[in-house]
Amino acid sequence: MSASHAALPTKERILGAAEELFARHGFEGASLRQLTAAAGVNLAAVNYHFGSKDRLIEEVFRRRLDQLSSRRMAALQTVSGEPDTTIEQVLAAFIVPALELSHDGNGSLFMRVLARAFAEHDDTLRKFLSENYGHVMRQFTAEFARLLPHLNKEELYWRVDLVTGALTHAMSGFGMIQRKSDVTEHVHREQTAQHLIRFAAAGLKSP
Amino acid sequence: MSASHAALPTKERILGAAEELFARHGFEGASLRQLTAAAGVNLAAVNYHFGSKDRLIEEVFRRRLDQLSSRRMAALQTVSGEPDTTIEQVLAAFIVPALELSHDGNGSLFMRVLARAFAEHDDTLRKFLSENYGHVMRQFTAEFARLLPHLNKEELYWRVDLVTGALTHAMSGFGMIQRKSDVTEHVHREQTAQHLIRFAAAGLKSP
DNA sequence: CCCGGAATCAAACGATCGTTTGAGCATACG
DNA sequence: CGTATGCTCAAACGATCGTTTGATTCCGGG
Repeated sequence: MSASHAALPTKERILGAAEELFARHGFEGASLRQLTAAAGVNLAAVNYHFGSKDRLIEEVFRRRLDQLSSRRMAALQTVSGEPDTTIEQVLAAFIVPALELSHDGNGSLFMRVLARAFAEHDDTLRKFLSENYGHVMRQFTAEFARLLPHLNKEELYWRVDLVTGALTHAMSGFGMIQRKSDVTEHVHREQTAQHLIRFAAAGLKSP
Repeated sequence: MSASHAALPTKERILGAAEELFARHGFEGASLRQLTAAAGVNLAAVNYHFGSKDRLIEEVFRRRLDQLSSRRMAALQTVSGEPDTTIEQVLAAFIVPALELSHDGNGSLFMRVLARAFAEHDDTLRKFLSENYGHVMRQFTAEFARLLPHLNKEELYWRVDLVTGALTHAMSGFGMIQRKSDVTEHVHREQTAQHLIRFAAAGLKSP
C-alpha cells in the first residue's frame, strides 16, 4: 500500500518515513524502531547512514528547507526593490512556496514538523535553523521595512512575528479549516494562500 | 533556590514542576523521574496522587484552563451583545486573560504547554480540549459573527483561526519579541496586548 | 574468478522509561 | 493505648529507548 517501499534507496526511504513519523509523534515520540519498520529497512541503517538520530533530524530539515528557502528567495527577487512592489506580492513570495511544498511528496507533513520544532523550543535546533535559514527572514523583513516606512523597528518586528505565527498555524493544519471533499487540493491551496495574504496584509498595513 | 520546595502540598508541587518541565521538554520528553526530583517528592507520588502520567497531564491543563476560560467568558459577557460593541473589545476579552495568566505563578510557561499541545496533534488531548473548553471558542466566534455580518461562515472561520494562530504564537514566546530589561513586565504585557489587538482587529475587519 | 569495500542483517548492550509493590511512617480517632 | 488511614519511601518490574557489534550478503574492478 505505502508507496515508500518502492525502489527508492535506503537513505531516501528513511528520510520519508522520518518526516511522517516526526510530524505524527514528535522527535522524541517517534522511535527508530517504528521509523525503520515503516521505511522497511533495518534498525541499524539509521546509525549507519546518518550517524545518529539527531543528525537524521537535521537532514529531514535540510532536505526541505533548502528548497523552500531558495524558492522563497527567488520569488522575492522577482518582486522586491521595484517602485510599485506591493505588500501582497511580498507575502505571496513568502507563503506560496511554503504551500507548494505540500504539493510534492509528503511535504505537507513537513510543515507540521516545522511547527513542532518551533513549539519544542529546542535551543540546538533553533540555533541550527537561525544559522542556516535566518537570512531569508531578514531579507523579507527588510523588504517589508521598505514598504512600511512609517513603522518603527519594534512595530515592524512585532507584525512580522504575528504574520509568521498565523502562517505557521495555518500551514501546519492546526485549526478547524480542512479541505472540503468537493474542492481539489490545488484549489484549496490557492484559497488558503488568498485568505492568508489578505489577512496578513491587513494586519501589516494597519496604521 | 527553587521556591517550589516550600510548604506547598505534594500535589501542588508536582503540578508546578510538571508545568515547567512539560513546557521545557514536552510531554514525552519530560520523565517522571526528572519531574519528581524537581518537585522534591518521591517517584511513586505521581501515580499515587494522579493515577498515571496521562491523568497528570490532564490536571495540568485543567488547573489553568478552568480559570482562563472563566475569565475569558466573564470578560466577554461585559462587552458582548451591546449595540456599540467593538471588535477590539472582544479581542481584548480573549487576549488579556491569557496574558494575565502569565502574571501569577509560572502561568507563562503554561502558554508554551498549550502551544505544544496544539503542535502535538494528539487526538486524545485535542478531544479533551474540545469537549471541555470548545464552548468558549464558539461563544467568541458567535460574537465576531455578529460584529462582522458581511463575512460568510468560511471567511469568518478562516480569520478567527488565523487570529488564534497569531495569539498562540505570540503568547508562547516563539518569536523574536522579548521583553526589554528597561520595561516592567506589566508594561510589556500591555504593549503585547496592544500589538496583538491592533494586528488581529485589522485582519478581521479587512473587507 | 576472486577479492574488498559497501550495505544489510539479527542480536545484544546499557540506560531509562512508566508503573507497581510492600514495608515504613505519620497523624487522628475509638 | 491501639489501630486504622493517608501518605512516603526504596526497590524492583517489564518494556522500550538509541546505539554498537560482528557476521553475512551484495556487487563491481583487477
